[in-house]
Amino acid sequence: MSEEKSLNFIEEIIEADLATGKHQSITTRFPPEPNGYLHIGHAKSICLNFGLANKYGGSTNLRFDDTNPVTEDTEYVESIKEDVRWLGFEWSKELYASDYFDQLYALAMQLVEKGLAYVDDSTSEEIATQKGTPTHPGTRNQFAQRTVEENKQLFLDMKAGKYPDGAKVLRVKIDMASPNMLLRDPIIYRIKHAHHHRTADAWCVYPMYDFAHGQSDSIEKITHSICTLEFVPHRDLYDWCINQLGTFPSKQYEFARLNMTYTVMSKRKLLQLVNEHLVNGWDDPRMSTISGMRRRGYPAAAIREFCDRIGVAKRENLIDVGLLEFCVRENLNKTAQRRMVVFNPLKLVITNFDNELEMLSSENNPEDENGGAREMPFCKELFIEQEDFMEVAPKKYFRLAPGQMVRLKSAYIIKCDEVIKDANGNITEVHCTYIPESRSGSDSSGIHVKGTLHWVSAKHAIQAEVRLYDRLFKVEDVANAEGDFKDHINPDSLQIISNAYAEPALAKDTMDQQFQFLRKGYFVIDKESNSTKLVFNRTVTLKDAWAKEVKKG
RNA sequence: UGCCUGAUAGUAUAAGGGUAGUACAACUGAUUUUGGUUCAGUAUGUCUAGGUUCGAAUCCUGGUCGGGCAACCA
Repeated sequence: MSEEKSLNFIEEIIEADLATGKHQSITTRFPPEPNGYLHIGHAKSICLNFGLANKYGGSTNLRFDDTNPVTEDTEYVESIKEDVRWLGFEWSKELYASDYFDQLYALAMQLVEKGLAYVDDSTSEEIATQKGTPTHPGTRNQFAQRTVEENKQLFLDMKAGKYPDGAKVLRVKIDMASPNMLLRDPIIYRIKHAHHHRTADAWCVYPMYDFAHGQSDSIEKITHSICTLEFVPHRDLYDWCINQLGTFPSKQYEFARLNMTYTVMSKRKLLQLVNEHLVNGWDDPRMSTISGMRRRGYPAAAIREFCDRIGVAKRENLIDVGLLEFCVRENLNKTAQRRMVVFNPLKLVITNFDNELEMLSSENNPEDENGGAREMPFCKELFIEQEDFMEVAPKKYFRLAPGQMVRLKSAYIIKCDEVIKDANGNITEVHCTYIPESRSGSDSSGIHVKGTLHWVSAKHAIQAEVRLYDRLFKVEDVANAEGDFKDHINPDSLQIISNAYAEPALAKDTMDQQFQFLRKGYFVIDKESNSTKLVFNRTVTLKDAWAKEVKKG
């Protein structure tokens, strides 16, 4: 055996279940409610559920927990399917809790017939007060005394639409004094005369999560029902329903949900960002949504790797977004095509270069021997980055400065001779001479320089818009920061450079291709890009040791 | 005041009575035609007080701190 990776606690449970023969194979499920877009937290759950089934030879269902018609929509169903597929997973069955409405209703009726459920006419306020508090027991009301026959008829009438919303609920009779508040006769059915995105107006009673989820698991013979920690107190009720109904004994296991620095993960907050136009839609590249990350250029494989690295445990956590960025860089470094793009141009004139044009070859990816190369036009007039030139250079500045030499990547070593300024003293051009023997690949100059700059030919460069993204929030732990989360939004999370100068090869490149703009970061073409206007999103920056040095002072 | 749950470097996550390890982050240095990549190295940790034991991150007891629980949401 090769070295074994240690198991997380769920894998241990599964291996034990398989070893004892409790289960021959496993079945998991990913059960989103279609009321919003998926985010990176869901990715953790998706990777866990599908990953477990893949690892142990089982299967995973995609089940939409669509028991609340007022919040749900097919738009979300479609986006969720797209996101799961994009992440690289295939579900064995596409299912809906709404598919089970008949069965669920019949199961609830069984509870009624066993005298374990009753129809309650109380208002929600009355029910709430009768529940007591965590330290004081609740009290049962007179409706709990109704006979089985009476309850049967009432539950039938609820389904038949005889009552308005809120008039009656079906409650399960457990224990009004239970220390677990969820066992104090929880509601399992409520009346909602609402249009459901799949069952339309067929139903006016809908099951509550606690009843529908566990029984849906049972119907699908889910062996390991994996959810997040906030459902721990629900497990007693989950088991109670299964035991009373004698349905398939699915078991619920809970892990800690993902929290990440500098972002928000709750559907409510994400929805607010979208609705209040603080971002440009669910797929805004700054969003923690899967669709946002996809648009930003995060590879699915990098997200999977991230989910793998963060682990699965039961303690609250706040993962450094830097780990996600590391996974993205690690993936892209090996795959991204290298290109040169100048964001803030400074004209550079090579005074001793008299050819009209010279084509130079530059490798597409130094990490990939078979990556090939492309040709880049080299001329007398070039653009380099403004920040790559300083008239008065500090120590350890390896870039261009009067009298200093640098290499132009894949081209020649140049020396800065003269700085040209306008009447206001602003630098307009830098004049250099090049060393003809220093050509990349056939350098016989014997000169060694410390800095290498990216560049484009002024005459041949094409224009592009470049969108630079930074973290959406200024504070690490947004959910626990003081005040409203929107107070912490980073006002500089999007910077648009509308006139960047790109090497001509980029005009021929296509959607979905990932690039590394040399010394600038990883980029991907945005969906708003077209033949007349190229638009790139910065996926992530490169690590920048020099920026760190400058910061230290 | 009750119940449930958790606690290992800065952040995560292993070690299941026997050397506290790994990754990211940080810091040094080497290599480099990307201040990228790669490589080598450094520093930093078992919440606390007792107990059991030859030996405790691990088992026991008490405490401390964090999270959750009283939606006709999921």
